[in-house]
Amino acid sequence: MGHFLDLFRMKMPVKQSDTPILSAWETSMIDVFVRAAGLIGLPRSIGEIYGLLFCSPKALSFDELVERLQISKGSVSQGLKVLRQLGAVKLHYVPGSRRDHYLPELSMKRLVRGFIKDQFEPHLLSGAQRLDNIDAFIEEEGDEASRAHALNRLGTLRSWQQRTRKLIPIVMAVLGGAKFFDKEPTDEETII
Amino acid sequence: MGHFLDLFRMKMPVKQSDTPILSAWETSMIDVFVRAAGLIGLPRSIGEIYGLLFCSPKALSFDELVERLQISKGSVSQGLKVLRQLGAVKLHYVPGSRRDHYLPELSMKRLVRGFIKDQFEPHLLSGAQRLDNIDAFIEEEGDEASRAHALNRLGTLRSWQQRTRKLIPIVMAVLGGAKFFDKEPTDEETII
DNA sequence: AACTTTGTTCAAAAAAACTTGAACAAAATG
DNA sequence: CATTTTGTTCAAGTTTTTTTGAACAAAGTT
Repeated sequence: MGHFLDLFRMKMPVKQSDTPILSAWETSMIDVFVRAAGLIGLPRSIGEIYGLLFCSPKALSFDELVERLQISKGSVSQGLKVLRQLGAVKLHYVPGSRRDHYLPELSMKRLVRGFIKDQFEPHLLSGAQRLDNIDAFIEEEGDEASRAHALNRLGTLRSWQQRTRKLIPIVMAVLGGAKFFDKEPTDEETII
Repeated sequence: MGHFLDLFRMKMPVKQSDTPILSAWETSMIDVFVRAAGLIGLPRSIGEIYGLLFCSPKALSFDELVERLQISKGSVSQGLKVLRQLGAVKLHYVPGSRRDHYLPELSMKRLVRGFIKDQFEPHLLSGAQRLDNIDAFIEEEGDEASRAHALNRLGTLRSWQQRTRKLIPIVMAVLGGAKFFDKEPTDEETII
């Protein structure tokens, strides 16, 4: 059993600003985002940051994120960088404050689009190039039979790529009713 | 400059069976799969194993995978376990051999279904449970305004979950023309 | 039954990914 | 212009994930 003075040694978030620590519901909602982040290959810290913004009724500053999540400035800085790049958070100007404040993107469609554009499309693009290179290598193959087989498999791969491409606009359409490219964000509604 | 006897120390794949090493096109095609594996959060070795099977004109045995990919038995064993579980490879009986032989699943639709069933659905399921827990926590929230806001966000999250659920059958349909659940694999055609 | 072949398991080693914090840059303030 | 505030960068530390290989189990052979 622990000594009662252990209270003083306990590593426990210390209230420093006017928006301290996390409530139970916030903690578990953030947990949901941490898991979701893991699922799509993003680090925990990014899930935490987006999660806290998602919970918050108002835009949060860099410092508030550091304080309430109890993670380093470095993590927050890098995390926000990625989230900005994904379009998952937006800078929000707060009058009378020099600090950057952030709001979460709440439209699932835009979140998905950001993710696809940033993490998927590049691979699809470079992928197409790679398949062409393979095509060239196959020509160097010795006997006819293996060349034929190799080309066959390459064809399969190309069809997979193509189908993935075609899938994306469909997913976007189901998610929100507009086409994938060249759509400027509709401005503030409670479109989720 | 290296001593010429270094040749004897060089770690270099040694031909031991009748199907040695990898050709140029195989190497780069395997590379494509290694990248794809990374994209969906699977380790390199799994990409390599599936990739080599995908390249091969015939079923390959455990040993052939170890030899040609130059990776450990442990990696191959664990990798095949995961691939089997995903339905990405199938055991293939070869008369006159005691060894297990494997063939790759070549239907994109089945590959995607396996991945979703194994890696996504579980999270969606447990996710629903988690949201209900959050609901309970929110009730403990002090003031009315924050409770309202919290419930609002929870609602958003629920709608995201639901939309994800609805998306899956649509994706499967686009990929192959049949519904997601309760569909027995159509037997051998060259359906890709 | 002893031996061989085939494949799995799991603890330890290696590699990769993530986080931290101190040094730094940029811009606002006095 | 010196100082403070705010945020970024990056090398080093930490944690997590992946790979390895030796020991083991299961099943087939002689």
